[in-house]
Order: sequence, then C-alpha cells, then structure tokens
Amino acid sequence: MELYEHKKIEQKWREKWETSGVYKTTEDADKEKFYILDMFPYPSGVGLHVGHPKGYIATDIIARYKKMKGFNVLHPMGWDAFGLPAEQYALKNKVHPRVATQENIATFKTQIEKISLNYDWDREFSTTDPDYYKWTQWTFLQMFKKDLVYRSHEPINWCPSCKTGLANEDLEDGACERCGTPIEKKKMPQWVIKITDYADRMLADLDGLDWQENIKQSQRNWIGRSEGAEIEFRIKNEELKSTSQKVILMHGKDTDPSQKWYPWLAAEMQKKKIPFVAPVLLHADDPHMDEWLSQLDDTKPTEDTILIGHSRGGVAILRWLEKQPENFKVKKVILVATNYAKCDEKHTKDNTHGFYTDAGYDFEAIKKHCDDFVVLHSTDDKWVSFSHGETNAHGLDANFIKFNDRGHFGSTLKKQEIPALLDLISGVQDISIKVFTTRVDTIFSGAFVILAPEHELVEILKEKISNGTEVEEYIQAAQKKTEIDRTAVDKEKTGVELKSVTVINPATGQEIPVWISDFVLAYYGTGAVFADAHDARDFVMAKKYNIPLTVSIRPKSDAAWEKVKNFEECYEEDGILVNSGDFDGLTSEEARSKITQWLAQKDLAEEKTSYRLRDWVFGRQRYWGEPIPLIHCEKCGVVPMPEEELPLVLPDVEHYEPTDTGESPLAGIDEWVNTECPQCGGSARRETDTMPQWAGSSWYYLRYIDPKNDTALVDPQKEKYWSPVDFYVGGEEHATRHLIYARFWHKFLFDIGVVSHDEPFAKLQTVGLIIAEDGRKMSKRWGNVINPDDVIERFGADTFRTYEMFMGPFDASVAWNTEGMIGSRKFIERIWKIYYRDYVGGETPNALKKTLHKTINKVGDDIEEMKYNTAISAMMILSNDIEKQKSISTEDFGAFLKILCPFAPHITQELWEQMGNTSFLIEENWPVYDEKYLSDDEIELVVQVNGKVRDKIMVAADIAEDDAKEKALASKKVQKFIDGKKVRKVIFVQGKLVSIVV
RNA sequence: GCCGAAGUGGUGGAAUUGGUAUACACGCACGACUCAAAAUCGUGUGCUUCACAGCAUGAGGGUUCGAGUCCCUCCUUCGGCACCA
Repeated sequence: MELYEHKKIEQKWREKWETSGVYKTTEDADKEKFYILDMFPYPSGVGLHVGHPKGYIATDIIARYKKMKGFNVLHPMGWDAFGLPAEQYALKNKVHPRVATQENIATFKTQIEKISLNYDWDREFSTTDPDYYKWTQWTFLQMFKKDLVYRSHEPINWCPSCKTGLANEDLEDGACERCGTPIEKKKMPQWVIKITDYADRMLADLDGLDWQENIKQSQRNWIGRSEGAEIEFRIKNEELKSTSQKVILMHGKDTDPSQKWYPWLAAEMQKKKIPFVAPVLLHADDPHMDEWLSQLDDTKPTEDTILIGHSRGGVAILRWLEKQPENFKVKKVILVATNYAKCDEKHTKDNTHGFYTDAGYDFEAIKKHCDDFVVLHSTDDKWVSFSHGETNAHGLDANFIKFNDRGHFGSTLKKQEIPALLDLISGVQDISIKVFTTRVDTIFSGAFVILAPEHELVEILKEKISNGTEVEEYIQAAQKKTEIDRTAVDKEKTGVELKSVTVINPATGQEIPVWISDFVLAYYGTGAVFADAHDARDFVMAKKYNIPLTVSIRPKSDAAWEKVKNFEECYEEDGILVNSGDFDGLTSEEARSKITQWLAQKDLAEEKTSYRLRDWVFGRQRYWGEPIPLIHCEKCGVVPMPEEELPLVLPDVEHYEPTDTGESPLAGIDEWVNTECPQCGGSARRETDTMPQWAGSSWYYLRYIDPKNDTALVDPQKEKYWSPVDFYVGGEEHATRHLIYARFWHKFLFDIGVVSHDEPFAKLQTVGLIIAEDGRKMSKRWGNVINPDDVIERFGADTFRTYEMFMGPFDASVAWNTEGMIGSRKFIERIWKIYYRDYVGGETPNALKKTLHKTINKVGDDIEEMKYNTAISAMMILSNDIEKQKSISTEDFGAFLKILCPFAPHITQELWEQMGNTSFLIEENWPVYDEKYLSDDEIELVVQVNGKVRDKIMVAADIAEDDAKEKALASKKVQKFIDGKKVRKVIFVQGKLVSIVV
C-alpha cells in the first residue's frame, strides 16, 4: 500500500491548480452568479494564527461547492493596509510603512496559499495602491460636492498617545480603542462626513437583510434612534424681545449677496423668521463709496437693526456710521474680515473711491451710534491683515472673535464654520431653550430645565445671569473632566442654577428655573432637557438641590402611587396622566401624541427623531493614509482637487513621525503642501490630514468586480451582474464600525448612481473565534499562538481544513485542541486506505448505497447552511460504513470524493487521478442523489407508554395506523406496563412512534 | 439599567424544529497484533443499581400522550448600548 504523504500530494496539486488557472473567475452570461467574500485582512507583522483562516476555509468550501453546482463564482482576496497599526509597526521597527506593508502582505499571502484557497489572485489589490485609493479619494470628492463633508469646529476626540483625532467609533469606554489611552477633547477644525444623514435609511434597511440578529442589533444600538419631540421653553425676559428688529447684510468687493456666506445665513434667518435685507451693491467690481452709502440709507436702519458687513461692506458700514446724526443708534454691528485702511500691497493701486483715508476711522464718532460691536477676523486672511481686525476691535471696544483658518471667509464656508455668527444673530430673536424628549407625557410636571455646560445659550445669557462666577467655575470644572468621568453612570449629580434666568413651561405656563449640569450631553438631542419627577436622574438632582417637583404620571398599582405621590419613589414607567389639565386620564402613549399635537399648534413643539450616531470625523493627523484631496486657497477658500488629477499620491518621505501640534506630518513637506489653486491659480496649500483606516475598506468589495478599471470605480454592467455580495463572512468585531461605514458608503454610491443596489451585503455570517488551548485569546503576549504553517507541515492542509470546520458550529468560538486534530487526520487517512485496500471497484451493497445518497443530500444542504461540522460527521459515518462493508463501486467512490473535495481538495484530487481521471474535481458536477435511496423500507417504530420508551419494533415504513397500534399493544414489553390499566388513548405518528396513554 | 445570543457526558459538540437525548470526534478503559512500544484494528464508555428499574439537557414551575426544543420566574456566561433625556 502506498503511503499517504500529504506534503508531496498537496504541493503537487497546488502547483497544478495555479498554473492551470482553474481558480480564475468565469463570467459566462448564461450562468447564475455567486459572489462570496471574506472580510479582507489587515496584514500585520506577526503573520496569521490558526484562527484567521477559519472564515477563509469556509468561504473556500462554499465557493468550490457553488462552482461544482454550475455558478460563476467570484471569490477574491485583497489587503486592507492603510492606517495606524501598520504605521506604528513601521515606527517601532524603523521600516517605512510602505515597505512593512509589502513585507506583511507577502507573509500573509504565503501562509494563505499553503491552505489552497481558491482565490482569483488576478483581482488582488491593496487599499494602499494609488490605482485603488484614487477611487476612495474620488468618492470623497463626490461627497464633498454633495455637501456631505463639512468642517467642524467642535472639540474632537484626541488620543495623546497616537497623536491623532479619532471618530466616535474608534473609542472604547472613553479610551482609544488601539492603545487604551483615555482620550482628550481637543479643539481643532476637522473634516467630518455627515453619516447621520443616512441614519434612518441604515436603520430601516436592516430589516431586509439576511444577517444574524445580533449584528443587526449592534447596528441598531449604534445608530440609536429615539422618537420624541422638540419642545420650546421660552425665556422669561422681556428685554431680549424685539419686534421691529432687522438684519442688513452688506457684501464686499467683487461679489454679491448670493455668494460668500450669505446663502446659508439668509436661509438660517428665514428659518428663524428674522427679517433681513441684503442689497445688491452697485459696481461691485469697482465700488464707489457714495453709491454704497446711499444704498445703505435706502435700507432704513433703525435702533433695532443689526448691521453685518463683509470685507469692504464692513468699511461701508463704518463710513456710514461716521456720518450719522448725533442721537442715532443701531442695535449691533458685526464686521467680518473688515479692513482698517487699505488692503495689502496688491491693492494700493486700487481706486478706493472714498473707502479709505490715511487716518483710518473716526472711532469715537462711530461708537456713539452703537454699543455693541463684534469683529470677526481670521489670522490667515491674506487680504486683510490681522492688525486691521485688531485695530478695528480695539478702536470700537468690540467683542473680538479670532479664527485661525477661515481665510477671507470665502465662498465655500459653511454655516457650521461660523457658529459664532449664528449665536450673535440669534440674540435678536425671542430666546428660547429647545429640549428633546421622548416623554412628552410628563411635560406638565416639567419642573426645571437643564442645559449642558457647553450649551451655546449659556454664553448668550451670560449678562443676564446673576451668579456668573459660580456658573463659570462649574463650566471650567466640567471641561477639565475626562470623557470617562463625564459619562460614568453612577456619578453623583451636580449642577448650578442660572440665577435670574427663568423659562416658561409651555404646557403649564409656569415660570421654572434653569440649571446647568454635566450629565446633560451637549452632543445629544439639543444639549438641553426638561427635568421632572419621572426620571431618576432629575429626581435625584431635584432632591439634592431642593427643587420643587410635581408628579404627572400615575402608576397602575395604588401602593406604588402612594409612594410616587409622596416623592418616596421615582416612577419612570408609562402610566395614567394626572395633574395634566385636559389630558388627565389618558395613558402615557395616548398623551404623547396628543400633547405634542397640542403644543405644535401653538408652535411650541414639533415631532423629532434623535440619533446616537454621530458624524464621522474623517481626518487623521498621521502619515499612513489616503491624502484628502482638498486645497486651501487664500482667496477661494477650500477648493476640491480636479478629479482628472487623481490620485493624489501620498508623498514618499523618510520622516513621517506624528507631531504633537495636532498637525499631520504631511504639513512639514513644503514641496508637497504648496500648490496652486485649481480655481484662481493663486498660491494655495493642500489639506494635510489623511483619511481614517476605515475609508479604504468601505467599498473594496466593489473593486474586485472590476479591479483594473482606470476610468470608473466599477463598470456599471459588471456591477449590475455581480452585485450585491451574496455571502459575506468575517469577524463579529466589525459589527459596528466596518459595517456601518461600508453600508453608508454604499448607499452614497447608490444615490449618485454608481451602484445598482442600496445595500452591499445580502447575507452576512460571522466567524467564531478560535481561542488558544489555555482558554485565552491567541496572542504573542501569552505565548499561546499556533501558526497554521506548523500545523500544515505536520498534518497537511486537508486535515487542517477539515479540523477547523469540524471543531464546532461555524459561528461559535471554540478552543484549539491539537489532540483533537488526530480525529480529522484519521478520517483523511481512512479515505486513502479505502482506496489502497482495494475496497473500490466492486459492487456497492444496498445499505451502503443508502448511506451514500443520504450523505450526498446532507452535505449539500449543510454547506448551504454553513453547518460544516455535521457535514463532516456525515462523511465520517459514510467512510466508517465503507470500511465495514469493504466494497464500493468506482462510480460511488467518485461521488464520495466529489462531496469531500470542497473540504479536502488535495487528497480527493489525488485519488481521483489515481482512479484514472484527468479532470479537476472542482470542475466536475456536484453529484445528484437518488430519492429512492433516501427512504428505508423498514423502520424502527418506537412504542411509548405514558411518554416513556418501552419498546422498539421493526415494521414496514408505510405501515398503516391500525396495524401499528395493534402491533404496539401486542408487544410483550409494553404489555408489562399496561397490564391491569385502562388504555385511554393511542397516538400514532407516521414513521416515528406509537404512544399509549394509560 | 436596556437589547441580543447562549447554557446538553471527562472534552469539542449532535438532535430532521414538539416525537428514541448524548450522532460524529477527542479522551479514557479493556482486548487483538507485537519481544516491547508506537501505529492500526476491535469492544465498551451519562449517572445510580448485581439486576428490575429509576434519574439526567443551568435552577424551579407550567402546557402536552410526549419538552433540550413552547410559555412563566430566576441564575450564570458572552456580545452590543448606556447619565442618550
């Protein structure tokens, strides 16, 4: 008998398969397609451990099975290689990340190849290939153009150890997910993608997906939708009210009111019902002061007017004020990027037509006409130098607001970028506090309002608050706390009342106090809540500070009501309304919609949905990532790079260490950073932040469909054929981040017509972990890592594959057990022995024939359901049976090899060849089972008495009910148990049992 | 706290969805072969009991002729979310 030498056999077939191209994807249009995908790996320096290939083996089995079933199968593999892990590894080992990545990919690939996975390597790519990330950048630009990308000035999560900003998704319990360092809040402008625009669709579309429930649930939790209402609490302060107020917007040179920051500002003011005038100023390209002044006169400013001027429009306002009569006043003047004197050198030649004098402005005269000046200025404004802003502010005693990166407040600025401006004009309106609540039913007991310490109104109300110092101290203290401390659940509630500020409860009309407390989160809802007796946190806080409460929800039980009524207990559940005017007696649920409607009619409430999901902070201040293809122009603001110039290649440099300044290392590479503005041709700087690690992996599955296309992300015809991914297999750890980002990215591509389906992955299956023999996670740290190379060397790839699939249910995590592998090895060897003991070639006994056909049936079904462990056990039973019977026909043994081939491709292929075949098994058809062998003629009929098994009798499979009952009752063993008792009932289940009740 | 998944021999795990609980494999014990060992093959292996039989699927209750499977209460483990209004 020939020895089973796995090394020789496996090597031989690996080479044959590779050179024959049998793994290449076929695309005949008349065949059905099947796209099966693994979550591509992030190649690390450590290499693979035995846990990694588990999922790959499973997809390989399905891919082979589907191919044998006649499908065009797409089964690709590639590499996710940008991001921090590779960069940190590179820094530590002093190799360039590009080199380290190449090396790691090579290691991974060698390891993967030993397992003989049937990937079509022609479609391989890495997210770090410029040909690939060209399209990552392209998609980003499309998002930018669709206004899905904005500049945020909110404080971001900063990891002081990784020296980069992080998205919400990159945190674990308030610490950096990578290094465990508690994150800090850092104020720095950031590119952010409006993923929240897609929250609702991402949530709703989960229902149509064939995904595991736990993954869907994770997604739902992450999105965190809650339905409720936004309710307005008006501030009781007559001074802040004004009915005849008006805003006048004066634009600058070379522009008009529809440009610059006016469109959003106008829209915002319309929304807030603030009347405004924005005249089209005459001869904007060569303005004359007298024309502009008379136009400003025409707008008829009054003492309730707020004047806003941009650039030379601001100059006009100041010149106009200089000339006003003694007792005239306006309410407020806001100067944005406004000159003190002439502009820079370039403009000295301009005919200023009365705009500038060498003496500057007559500040004393101007100040008589307004008590409230605000100057907005950016330090990088190349048209109006910083000294102008400072001089103006100083001369006017203005509130000077300094920015760092707004340039000349150019045309692409978005409203998020000048929140200060909005705050300023919001001061003209009736001030109200908007709160979000899911419990409108408790509004009648709303006893006070709580703001987050960062709430914008705290600043606006500053002057009205009589205990300003105390409030300031509380805010300072809150800001010093880390995110972990801020959000600890069982932390004691603290707060400070904003004295002299009260609001009106819109339901009761009562005046109630306003507090700030750090348990209210600025970033959720509106950053403000109303507090009452029906929320545990509010309840505790009210008790602590003796804030009077009332109750409005009555529990069903009287005993509970007694306690609730006397404030001995906080009742948070739904109940029946009390103390709620006309709504008394309603259930909470009824009351919620009715009260919302009632308040909405009075314009004091509207239905609202809030999400936990936050926008995607998209910039990383690190080297190893896709450069963000945006250009900062001094004159034009932020300008997208022309698409035809993509990819914007990451410069190859020697030094790429992160900086401490919050600036990307790319900022130090002058020859890369300095560029021309694509719009005006002037000097400009590139954006220096790079994209987060998750960008490249958000759409890679589309690129496999058409990996070499350099004119489109993917060819629409090919996309239509192969999309969506039919089966996606990977780790549960990607339940939130990767799958959220990829679904979002895909939906965006769907919206702009690049893809034809609105969801990328039709079916998703997670892989269970393989834990080490000691029960811990496999890790270098514990020294318990098992390398697949060693296992394959000793046992062979066929045994390795079979064992990993036999270990347990595919999605369960199971501990590795090298001893257990012996069973799989024995099974593989048994197949070999069956052939070499000459059992093959004769007749197949009938009983064996039945086992065979049942097994063919079961293995097919089990593969479809990913129940590999039972598929293998069925084949073990079959091989045990063949050994017992010692005879099987050539054809039947061939069928066995075919169904085993997806699991153990080498040995089955070798034996197939030994039997005289020249074809590849993977190109054979999947065997068809014969119905007639699936059923037995005789079956074992179980006889139960009072539910207990008392006898088993052999009967014909199609035995009639009466015959079966008769036989059962006649059984001697059964007689023993029914003797002397009365038979009350006899139940017959076809093919199974007879149950006798006595 | 909310939501989700799961709990079966010494071990990994089966069980056609309400119908013989413990398939298959590991381990262990005994036997065959061998001078011996390994490998291989065979037999046995939930617990109690000489046996008859009884008891066993995290615990307790329920529905049913019959429950690992369905319902209720609770415990434990894992995963997601969490001062989210």
